[in-house]
Amino acid sequence: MIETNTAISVDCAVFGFDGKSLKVLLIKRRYSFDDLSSEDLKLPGAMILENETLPEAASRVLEEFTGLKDIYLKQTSIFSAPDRVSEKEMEWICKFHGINTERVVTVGYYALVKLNRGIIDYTSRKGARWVEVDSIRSLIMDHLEILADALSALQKEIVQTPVAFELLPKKFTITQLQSLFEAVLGVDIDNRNFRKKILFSGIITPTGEYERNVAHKPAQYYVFNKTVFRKAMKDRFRLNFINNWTY
Amino acid sequence: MIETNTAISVDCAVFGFDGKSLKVLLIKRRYSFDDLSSEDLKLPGAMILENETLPEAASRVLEEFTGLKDIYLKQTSIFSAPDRVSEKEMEWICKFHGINTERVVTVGYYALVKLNRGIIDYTSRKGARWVEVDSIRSLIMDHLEILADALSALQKEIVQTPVAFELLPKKFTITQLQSLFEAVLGVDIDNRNFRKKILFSGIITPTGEYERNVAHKPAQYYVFNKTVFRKAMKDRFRLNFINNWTY
DNA sequence: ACAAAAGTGTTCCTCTTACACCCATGA
DNA sequence: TCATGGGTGTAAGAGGAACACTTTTGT
Repeated sequence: MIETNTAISVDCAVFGFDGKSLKVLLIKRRYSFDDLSSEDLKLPGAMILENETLPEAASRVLEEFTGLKDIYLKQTSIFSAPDRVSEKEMEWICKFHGINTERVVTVGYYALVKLNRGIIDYTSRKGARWVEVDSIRSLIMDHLEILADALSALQKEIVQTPVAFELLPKKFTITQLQSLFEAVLGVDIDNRNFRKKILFSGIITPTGEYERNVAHKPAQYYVFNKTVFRKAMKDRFRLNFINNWTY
Repeated sequence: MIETNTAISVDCAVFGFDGKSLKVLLIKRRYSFDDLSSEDLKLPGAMILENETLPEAASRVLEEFTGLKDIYLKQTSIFSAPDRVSEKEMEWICKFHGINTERVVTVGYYALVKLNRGIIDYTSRKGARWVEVDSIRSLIMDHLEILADALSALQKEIVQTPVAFELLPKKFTITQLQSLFEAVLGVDIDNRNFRKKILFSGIITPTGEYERNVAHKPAQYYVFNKTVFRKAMKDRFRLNFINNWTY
């Protein structure tokens, strides 16, 4: 009765930030059922190959859909309910992948990318779409659950580690950084307190460059300072600039 | 080249607290090699069975070794390096489990139990030992890494959720609670500040019962108050009573 | 001139930290 | 009576929270 015929897959919630809201990369399932045609979106994923670790498999998926290597990647949970894939879907998966298995266990990952023209072009050529996370109501199988789990992990991580900077361009304004926190955490942050804390911490450095062609006072661009961040972590730095905390 | 022949196992770091230090449950590997005999300790684990989720498999392992159901259980990371199990060990595993596979991916869990006479008797009848975590220098395969990962997850969790109470008897003294935090986090905590904070929070309730037959002023027993804890979480309660924080 | 976002200080108050002595009990 | 751990208060400082107006630019 030992289970030896389990396939392992990875599914990635790839997050991006467009300056306003948090987006996630979704693709259409590549096989389709008789009647399902409208809402068959899913997270990008793949079966793991021989001699490949799970993070390697996740990286492979990410490179396939974004063209990028060295994306920030973090494992979340494992989804192992025996009935997470219906029999019908199982048939299709086996046919599609040319395998024979009774069960697929999947490992969730989240990835963070800097959204820009190049990436968006690349992903749309691949048939993938960046969808506002808040607007997603359903995905195939348990992908909505995997996404929720990934978002929850990101929320925990963003207030304790410098992952925010993985979602921003190299040069960014303080307002962009603040909007990112607000979008990810779903909270309002006081702008004066935010600037005070983030600037005093020294983890971002002003570049002297400013926005151009904006119909308001141009904002200065900053860069992330890894060295100071690591030092700040040692000195018990925390990003507690949240106004309203909800569990 | 699709990997279909991967076995999945779970390995559990079962933590217990004896009032002084943090212990973990270790067993001797049940198959042995020619020359390895001294240091062949491992975490309890098992292959997952058909129609069983990973947490179910972990619970099964825990019940086998402790006799307990409803143990606090939390998934940590997945260990998927293709070479994490040497060829030699692989042969043994296949023979031992009566399976045929080229690869074993394992999912780490940590579990928290209330150490008492009954449990200790049960586990020693099962040939398992409670070993001080700080004293462990080596385990078979990558089990030391799995243990380190579990401990790190516990350290994060204990300052943000009520898991501490899973490691203490129903009735406990404030000193026991403080020692637990000190043991898990490896820090010193100021006793007056600790009492102030923990009592003011209301998450523990005095029972009016006191220690007996101790050669000093008897300490009062307290119980954990789940209701207040949940309320406190909403009110943005944090357990920040650490003197020295190290990353 | 006006719309739109950038940028800037102060006060209040809560929470953290550091610190030392008396108490109750069993041996 | 002594050894052992239980139990208590205060003051100083740091950090968090609340809050409104001026500046710069493009249209």
